[in-house]
Amino acid sequence: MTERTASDRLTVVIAHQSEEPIYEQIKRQFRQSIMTGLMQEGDSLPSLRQLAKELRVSVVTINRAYEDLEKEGFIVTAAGRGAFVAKVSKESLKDKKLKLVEEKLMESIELAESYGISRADFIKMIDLLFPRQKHG
Amino acid sequence: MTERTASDRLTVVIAHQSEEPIYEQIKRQFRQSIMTGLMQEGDSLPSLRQLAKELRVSVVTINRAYEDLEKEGFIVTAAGRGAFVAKVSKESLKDKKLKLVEEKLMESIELAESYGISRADFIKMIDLLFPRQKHG
Amino acid sequence: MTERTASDRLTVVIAHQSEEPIYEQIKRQFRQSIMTGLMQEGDSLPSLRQLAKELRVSVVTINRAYEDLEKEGFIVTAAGRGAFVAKVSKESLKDKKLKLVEEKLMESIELAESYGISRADFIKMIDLLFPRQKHG
Amino acid sequence: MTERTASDRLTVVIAHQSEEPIYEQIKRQFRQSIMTGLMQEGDSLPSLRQLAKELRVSVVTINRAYEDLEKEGFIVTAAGRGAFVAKVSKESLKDKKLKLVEEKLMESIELAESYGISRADFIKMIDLLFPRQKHG
DNA sequence: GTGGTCTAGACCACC
DNA sequence: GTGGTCTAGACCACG
Repeated sequence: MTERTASDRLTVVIAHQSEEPIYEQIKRQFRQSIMTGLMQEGDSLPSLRQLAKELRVSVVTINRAYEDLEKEGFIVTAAGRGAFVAKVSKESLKDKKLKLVEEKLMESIELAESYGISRADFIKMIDLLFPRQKHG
Repeated sequence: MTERTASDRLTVVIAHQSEEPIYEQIKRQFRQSIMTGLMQEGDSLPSLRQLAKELRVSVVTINRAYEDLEKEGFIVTAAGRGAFVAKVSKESLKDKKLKLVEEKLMESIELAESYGISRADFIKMIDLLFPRQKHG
Repeated sequence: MTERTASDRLTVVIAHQSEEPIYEQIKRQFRQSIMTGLMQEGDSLPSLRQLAKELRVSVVTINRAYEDLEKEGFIVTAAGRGAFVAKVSKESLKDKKLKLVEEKLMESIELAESYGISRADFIKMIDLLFPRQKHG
Repeated sequence: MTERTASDRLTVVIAHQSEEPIYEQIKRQFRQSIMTGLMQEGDSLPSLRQLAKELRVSVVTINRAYEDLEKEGFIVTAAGRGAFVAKVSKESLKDKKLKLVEEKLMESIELAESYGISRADFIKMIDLLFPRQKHG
């Protein structure tokens, strides 16, 4: 094999009883793996059938996830060859991360504001909720 | 009229194309109104049929929203008389608010962590995003 | 019925033997109808099952077409209500049209250039191929 | 070597992620080279195995491309000797070029018509898009 | 072997 | 009734 394969490090987990559609769970986990650098440009993704078998879901479900990820620019698929992590510039990657976190954060800020929770109290909440880095 | 009615101030808005179910949109907006004090104990809610007509949705949908709000303790319904904002202690109200904000906030913290965004950078984001109070 | 329905004017045609996937044929024809103004904002599209039955294809195939059209911003779908032509500003509509035609045209220009066909000869071809408007 | 070989000037490029099949990409690029005169009658094409190695694709894929090109009359293959550019009369060559450009052009004309873009506006687009010849 | 497309039939929440 | 999701099994072109 001349290509890195993600199979070893890869652990996709499915919750069948979740509200979140299975294909969304898969998309989210691959996105995460790529954005955290766990999977890198050129790495191969599991084949449709292989992953479908592993996760015990339909091939169509995996296909849908891969298709969406390709449209989002995270992977490229080549018929007859497989699916691979696409090239994403580090710049745009960092932008994507910050944008996603900002969006989520903005939701909670808006909620806090509508409830009349003060800036200071809100920051205090973070102080309690956000874990401090561990020291070596 | 011997009862305060919320109809004047009340503006429920429906987005048919949203993913959020219509009855959830309605519930959320009433909850918000009650928690922010816009609607207060004893205020009457619009009748099922009136609101259904206004929002151009089915009576069944409004009924489902009212039923849920009653189960959550935000309103009480009296057959033949209508629905009214229930008594909610200030204590439990504040608890509910904090809990909701905490939940939302926790989501963004988890996201930030998974992307390796530091505590300091996260707090900086809030500094930028959370508007400062206006001076008198 | 308070909503315009597209059923009367609507004629989607499927070529099963074509190379173009069925869902692409459907997408293309609806896009066309919307961009030419045949279908307008708020008009309802046929229901998944109804159109599937009419065209004798699977519901999934129609669903895929509608999904894609929604992502492209041509229609909005609301679970339990149906699919409707989305609001598209006349400005952006004209931009879309011009952009699409420009893209196609650019392909033929590039081909002509690589074959050493002159500007003048190319324009002559259009003179022959593009039908003149009929006179009243 | 007694025969001109195209290997030096030749640069076939493969896009694995393209929708266009690899063998079609190869065919298209050889056709182009022959029609533009870059490759001429009698020039040798790379051997199956050599090109397959260079492009990192299967020999079967290259073979299919060469077979098709032979059917189209662009090359001749001689078992054990290799593949060579065939004799193509200037007349038939020019015809082929014009036919290909016409086909592409017709597509954009049909698109423009369906969008109600006028003859005049279409010709204006070409005026803008088709680069003028450079002056000596 | 691979991905791309399609089918028929099913279940769900929502209206 | 509606759209949204999922399944199992199939055929195709491509490598």
